[in-house]
Amino acid sequence: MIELSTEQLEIIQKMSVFQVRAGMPPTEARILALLLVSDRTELTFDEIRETLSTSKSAVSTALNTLVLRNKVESITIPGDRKRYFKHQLKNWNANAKDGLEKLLSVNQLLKEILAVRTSETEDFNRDMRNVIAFIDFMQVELVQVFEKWNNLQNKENKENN
Amino acid sequence: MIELSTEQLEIIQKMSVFQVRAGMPPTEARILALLLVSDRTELTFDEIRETLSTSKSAVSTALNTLVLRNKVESITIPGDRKRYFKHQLKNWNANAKDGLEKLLSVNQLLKEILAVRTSETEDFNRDMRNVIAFIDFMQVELVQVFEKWNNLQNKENKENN
DNA sequence: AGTTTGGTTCTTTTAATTCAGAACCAAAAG
DNA sequence: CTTTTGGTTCTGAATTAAAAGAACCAAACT
Repeated sequence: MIELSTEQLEIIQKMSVFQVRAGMPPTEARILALLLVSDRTELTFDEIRETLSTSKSAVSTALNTLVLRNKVESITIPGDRKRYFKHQLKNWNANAKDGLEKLLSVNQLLKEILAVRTSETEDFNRDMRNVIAFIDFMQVELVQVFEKWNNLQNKENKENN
Repeated sequence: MIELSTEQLEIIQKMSVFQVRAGMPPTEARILALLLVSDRTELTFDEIRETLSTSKSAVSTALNTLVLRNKVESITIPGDRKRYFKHQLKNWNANAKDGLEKLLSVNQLLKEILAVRTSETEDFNRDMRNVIAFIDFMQVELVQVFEKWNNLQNKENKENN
């Protein structure tokens, strides 16, 4: 059982509300938030269960999907039977990229729609071509933004060697 | 009642599945998709209801939230009591920006968490500062990308005058 | 004034998520 | 080989979200 300050509890609350609004199931959200605020960054299954006072089944399924989605990593220490769970901060970047790309993939469908549309509605079709062009543009630009970030990181690393 | 080809029906299906996965309620998603594929771009309440064969109440609430969220505009033609509903393609850009900004607003919470974290876990905290820096970076870059797009649009408009 | 049209709002029903509790299971320990 | 540990999996049960149906209402038409 992890001891948490009032502040820590409040943040878990706020953070999980935020994530639930974004579509994440409550238990997953609370586990992620706990792993972000907890003083120890690697918690066992039972520590999580006790601290959040939920059932084993809920924790089990939530952790498994979190691991599957690369939000959490599970660590095993040799000679210790329990698994330890840790927030995958390192993957935030990549997850964000994947998420954005999924959002932008709607463009495929928009192009299909445009191909099927009557040519009678020229104004509407122009607007649609414009949306499509915008999303294509975003796709290219986002790749560049991610590259730019990676370059900045590499530079920083070199400087610190 | 709007007549739809098999192709149009299939696209409505695919598009609404896509949007529902992204968290949109089914009726809203199907209305939006219908307004994208339909040969007429402005449909009445009853045309939508009949074509999607759902209840008045479902259509009413869905349309109202879509209008509220600037996804659909409602047009009234003088001398015609019905309202006509049209997909707000023009707002796609702005809606995308709002959506992204909401996503990035998680950074506020991450900063709060970092402020409360123990200093014992230096590796973890560094990763967290890195995520925060990344989101801050994205925020700045996204604004620039949107500006760049607007500039491109303005240029094009001038050229076409 | 009465009726029809074009919806809205409230209540009920249905369906889908989410969680808990118990049974279960494999690996390790005794 | 029996027991304990560290979970997983399989039912329900409870909550929540979505849709239907019916009652309602205001504006326009007769």
